[in-house]
Amino acid sequence: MPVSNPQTARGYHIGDAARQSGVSAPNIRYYEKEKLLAPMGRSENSYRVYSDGDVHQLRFIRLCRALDMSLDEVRTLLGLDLKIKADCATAREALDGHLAHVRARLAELKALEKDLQALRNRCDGSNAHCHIIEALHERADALPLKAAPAALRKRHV
Amino acid sequence: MPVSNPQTARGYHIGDAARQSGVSAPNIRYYEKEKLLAPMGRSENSYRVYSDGDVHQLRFIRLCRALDMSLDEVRTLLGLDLKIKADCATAREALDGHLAHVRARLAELKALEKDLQALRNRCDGSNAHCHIIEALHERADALPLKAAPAALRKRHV
DNA sequence: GGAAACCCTCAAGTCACTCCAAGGTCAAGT
DNA sequence: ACTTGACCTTGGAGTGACTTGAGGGTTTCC
Repeated sequence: MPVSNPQTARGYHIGDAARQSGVSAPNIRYYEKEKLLAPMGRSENSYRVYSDGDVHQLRFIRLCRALDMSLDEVRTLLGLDLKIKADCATAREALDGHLAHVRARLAELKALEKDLQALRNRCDGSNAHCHIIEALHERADALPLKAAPAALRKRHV
Repeated sequence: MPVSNPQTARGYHIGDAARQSGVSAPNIRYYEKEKLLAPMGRSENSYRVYSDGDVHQLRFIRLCRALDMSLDEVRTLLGLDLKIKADCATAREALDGHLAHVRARLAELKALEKDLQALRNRCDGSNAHCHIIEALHERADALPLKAAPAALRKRHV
């Protein structure tokens, strides 16, 4: 039930906006609080009212999140005007930076997979016995102190 | 400066344990609070005292974290006895489950990289203009509502 | 005796949300 | 007229695996 006549400018309640954008209602409120959306207009009962443009913006944010960007990166992108050359450069930089993040994480995960697979293979499946726990402890003792694990635990990507 | 004579059983302060294990001192305290380590013995000044065994356990935890396991998974592994057959099966299961996580995330990231690369390629590098922002907005409108992005945002892997 | 380098505890911040409680509003059905 | 249920509102707490900070005590070196 759109708030006003579809003939004129549309206005949706938060549930409609959620359905049309794929972003949950609490999440939409969260984005507003985090200033990824301007504060919404309200109807008389103080319900938020969304336009088609707002819904588009929500979809845009959701796309960026699906591309695993941080809200900060999305905020940057949202402030850009595609007609301005400098903004275009900013967009390129943002994407390049993000791509680098993804690739680094990808490399890490590939190494991880290999490692885990090797560990898993030490168990032959026979009921005799497997050496997984043993191997884990051996490796703990052989772990280099500085090198490898420092790079983990990135918040996104 | 080990707390007691190296000839006998060693005892380290938290800073030594941190240096030997590669786990930061606050992080060690955190692990103790989270019961991945038993509560440490204290010296007279109430400083925590660590044994070589404790340092080994810290390294073990760090290895598991480097393999991107959750603290819950690590807790499981720490409770296992490598001489017990049932525990061995548990270790296998834990590793298999974790491997599946890693592989799923890997597949996602690969798709992501392709996607981002395609987006990035829309900018030809010439100063004329690029279409990244434009493309992002176009894609936002074409985004399917249900399918793709739901699977994102996993806490680990 | 004074400064650096340790150690302690407890609390709050991080990120991107989700969930909960307590309440107001609205349309449909009995 | 009343109830049911589906909405909407706000604010606050919880998640995971930490990190950072405040505010203080101790120990060691010069």
